[in-house]
Amino acid sequence: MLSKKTKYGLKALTFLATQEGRQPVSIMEIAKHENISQKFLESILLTLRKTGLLGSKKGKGGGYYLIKDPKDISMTTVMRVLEGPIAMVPCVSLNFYERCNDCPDEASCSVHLLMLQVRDSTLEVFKNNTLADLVPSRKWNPES
Amino acid sequence: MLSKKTKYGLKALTFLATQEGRQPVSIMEIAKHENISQKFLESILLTLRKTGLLGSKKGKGGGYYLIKDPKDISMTTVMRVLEGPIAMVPCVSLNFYERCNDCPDEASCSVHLLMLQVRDSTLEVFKNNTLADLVPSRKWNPES
DNA sequence: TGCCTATCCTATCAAATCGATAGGGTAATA
DNA sequence: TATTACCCTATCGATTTGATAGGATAGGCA
Repeated sequence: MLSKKTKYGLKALTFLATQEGRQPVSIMEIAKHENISQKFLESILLTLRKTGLLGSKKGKGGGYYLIKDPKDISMTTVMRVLEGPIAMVPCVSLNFYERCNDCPDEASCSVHLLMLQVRDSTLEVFKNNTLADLVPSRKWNPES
Repeated sequence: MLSKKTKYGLKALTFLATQEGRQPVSIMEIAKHENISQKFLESILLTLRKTGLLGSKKGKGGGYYLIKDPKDISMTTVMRVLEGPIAMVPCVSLNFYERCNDCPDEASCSVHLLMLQVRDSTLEVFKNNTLADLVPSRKWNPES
């Protein structure tokens, strides 16, 4: 199950991607537009900034903004930052590998074999999607 | 993250698939062979039986056994029974669909769009794998 | 300078889930 | 009839999740 953290993070990023220019957007504005708890969103945006996906500006007129072009932001990166490991099992994870203590041999483990395929196919999807691909339509009516 | 329930269930099914004939295998035997908590495994096997994936026999010499041929048991079925929805978000689930209360329009939702692709690719993997495919070293069939 | 604004940061909390365990009931077999 | 092994329910500690509170800090502006 996708966590709300990831869900909200993706929505926030997408919303920022629709903004013309790189004008900072306040937490409150994003939260209202996406129907997200403001305080919860605050912590999410904070981690996105810390991992270099967002920039921020304090004080009046401040907020968050994208640092890079949406088409240069891979879903692989975003998902790893927000959701953590892409693999469903640590023993098939590329970035968060961990051995199973109950499994004597990975090579002959049925779970390992199956989850390896799932990881690869999921990774393929994330590799083929950038933030730009998630933005519905460029000429979007902001008033709807 | 894959639950241990699913992990153990898959291992148990795989183990049963390696058994010649359809002789019942006791919970204890499976638990020992796969390093699984016996009591926890018990509840898992129970749900597998209730959903028609396993048969059981009581009394001395009893245990669990596969009802169908491993190659006729699709991972799609197994995963839905053990893990639940394959989709990461209810709004893209085929069998457990549920609307998002915070999302005004699915068609223009970035999360929806991305998770739809993930669901399809994951489903593709499960469709292409039967229990027979997970059994490690039976005389392997080069095709498929 | 002094005030407003909005990010920054830490702590806390209720609810849900997970993995595991306990303990007895019931049916089948020898 | 005694033993075996599945059947079923209840509970429990630990962890995670989603959300909230409250203040610290720094930038903008008059």
